[in-house]
Amino acid sequence: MVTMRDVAQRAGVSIATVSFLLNDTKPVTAATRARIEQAMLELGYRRNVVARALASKRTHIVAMAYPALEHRFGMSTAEFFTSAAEAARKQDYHLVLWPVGNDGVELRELLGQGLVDGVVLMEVQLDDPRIDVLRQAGTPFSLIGRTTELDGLSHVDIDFDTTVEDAVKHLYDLGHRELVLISGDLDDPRFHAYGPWVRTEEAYRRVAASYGLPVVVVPCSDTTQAGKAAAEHVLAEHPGTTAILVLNEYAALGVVSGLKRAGHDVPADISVLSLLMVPETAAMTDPELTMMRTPGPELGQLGTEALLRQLEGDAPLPPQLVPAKLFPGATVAGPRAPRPKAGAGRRGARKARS
Amino acid sequence: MVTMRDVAQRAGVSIATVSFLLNDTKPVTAATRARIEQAMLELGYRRNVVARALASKRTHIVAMAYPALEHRFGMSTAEFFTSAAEAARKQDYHLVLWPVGNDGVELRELLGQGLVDGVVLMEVQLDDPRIDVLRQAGTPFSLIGRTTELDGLSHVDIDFDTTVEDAVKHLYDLGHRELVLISGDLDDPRFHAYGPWVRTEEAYRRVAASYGLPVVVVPCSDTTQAGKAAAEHVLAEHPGTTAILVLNEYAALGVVSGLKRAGHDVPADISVLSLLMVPETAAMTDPELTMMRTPGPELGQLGTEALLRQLEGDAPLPPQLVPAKLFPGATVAGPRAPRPKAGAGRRGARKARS
DNA sequence: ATTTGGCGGTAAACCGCTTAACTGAGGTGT
DNA sequence: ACACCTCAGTTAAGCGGTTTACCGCCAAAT
Repeated sequence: MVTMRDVAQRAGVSIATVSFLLNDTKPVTAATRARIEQAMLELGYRRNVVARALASKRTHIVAMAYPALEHRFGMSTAEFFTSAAEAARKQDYHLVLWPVGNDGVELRELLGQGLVDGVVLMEVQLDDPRIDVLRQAGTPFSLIGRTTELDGLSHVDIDFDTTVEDAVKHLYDLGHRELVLISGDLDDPRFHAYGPWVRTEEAYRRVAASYGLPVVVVPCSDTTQAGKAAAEHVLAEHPGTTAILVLNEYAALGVVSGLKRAGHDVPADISVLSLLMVPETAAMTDPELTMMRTPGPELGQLGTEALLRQLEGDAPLPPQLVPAKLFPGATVAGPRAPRPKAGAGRRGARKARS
Repeated sequence: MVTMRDVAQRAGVSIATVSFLLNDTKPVTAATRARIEQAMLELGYRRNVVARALASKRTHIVAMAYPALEHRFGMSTAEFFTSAAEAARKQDYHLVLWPVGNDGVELRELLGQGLVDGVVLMEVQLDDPRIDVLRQAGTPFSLIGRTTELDGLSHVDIDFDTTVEDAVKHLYDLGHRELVLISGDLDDPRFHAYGPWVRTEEAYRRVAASYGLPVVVVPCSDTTQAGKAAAEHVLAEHPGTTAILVLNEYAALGVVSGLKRAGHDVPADISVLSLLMVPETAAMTDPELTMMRTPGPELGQLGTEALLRQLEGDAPLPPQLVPAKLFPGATVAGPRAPRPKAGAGRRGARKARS
């Protein structure tokens, strides 16, 4: 292994000078710079990150902590990850994906080792124990997602309010008046405090009410199967429905096939709009899904950015909320029939949560 | 930060002794062991991996190198990753996902830094430049997948021969005689040397021939859209087809919806069997897909195992090929009509590649 | 009783790099 | 002409571990 010492020797300077040049931490004359660079080139020198890390207490590695067990690592997540990794690389950092549990023990493990400079936390819960772990450890971190109380936490998240607002408006403008939201299953212990589900549902209740629409929310877990079942439930319990909004992307696939199987044409009989989805998934249904596209690339990039700013001591990035934007598809159209009496679909609506 | 020195002091021993105890590299009497452990507990000591890495030249971190740009990080991949991570953790190693390019430059970057002890290489190409990089760097590695010539390379892979054999046999036994394989698009430069596609297609040609079946192979890229198109192509060009095997999981979704859209019932009119897929994806189509389940968990575990054996100097794990196993679904049934004259479907079959 | 050797433990030299403190050769201001 | 800066470079002390000698002690062997 060729070390800094070798380079220094060959260039006829001290090893410190090489270090200064490499880190740009002290000026070096053009002449010596040239000699050193020449030497590095000839020797094929690569700085040893481990040694650097030990000496400087900075590894230049940041981890994206992902609760692999609780949440499936789907398309959307992959998007977050790759865009975050790219953003990191641009600033001379490495971003690795680190599978951790939601309780924070593995995270504590990871931090104690002094291996990463900071953490980007994914799938944040409304009250996330991992945050205390990070705080205690004094590790800089940023959140993709957010907790309920975010006193100065550096975070980025989806703007659920705007997303839902835009989605509902789109359907409303087309003439839909009998909407159903197929939301997350908040009774599932893994998800009862899952921000996106809670916030989307809250936003929907608010927005639908503001449009004077009946509020119908059907819980549904995050699988295609569950989506089919939910679709059947909607058809049975809320027959007047003309459009369905679906929160989970996998459920959305099930909703479409559930409707079709029951003999309903999408979108002629009933429209389906998927909130939070990536194009790859949208293409999986037969009439390609109309969706609100998850701003994964933006958020991954911003989340990393927020973290790196802290690490570099730059001015902190203000919290940002990015809405999902409407993305064309073929599962949304105007309602077929003139709207039936409002409120008819109210039967069986889930009681609002506090 | 509490260091080994602190622990040693508190336990009244030398720092070396602590190290010996921690690494189990020299015997320590029960008495001192107890004292040290006590001290570690009280101080909440965590060994610093960076320092350890520098001194021992072993980081206890292994990377799963994934070509994030060339290959989408789908369900199947996620499975490989999580099972590999788990296997690593069991042996006191950390497994991180490292996004790299297929050409090997980023990989070289990663290795030069002495940060990882070894690499698990994913999505191996038949002639993969990354392997040379790893060899040159002298970094231990294992492959999930394999190259054409694997002189002593430690690898695990899917047993494509058995998988295809089993799949074809299943259909044959049900009475199908007019099969089509919707394979990968080997003309796509990203995939022309992609092992799974090449090997599956080869296996299929061999197996189909051995069953005396006409060999029809339709190329198709890895998207749902392409799957739909391929299904239409099959219907148009090979009308006698009674069963379709699909290689790519996303394409498989498209095949089913393509058939249905064209008014064909699955599986009554035509059966669909997906080679290489995970249950989550299979559940996404309406009649749930019958599939050969990708042995992701096994391979992830074995791939890591193979690498760790090298690192620990244990006897190497012999190369292993694991077949995908038939997984129940609802897209395969017996053919509706008695089989028409064999060979009728031969029109338009792709020329065999060398 | 003396030698031998095994064994628990210690001292100290690294591992490759960062960084504070220091040096010494110019250029400046007065 | 002298003290005073500036500025490119150097020296050396760590960073927190691992690991190789080496040491002293006690039991068994001679």
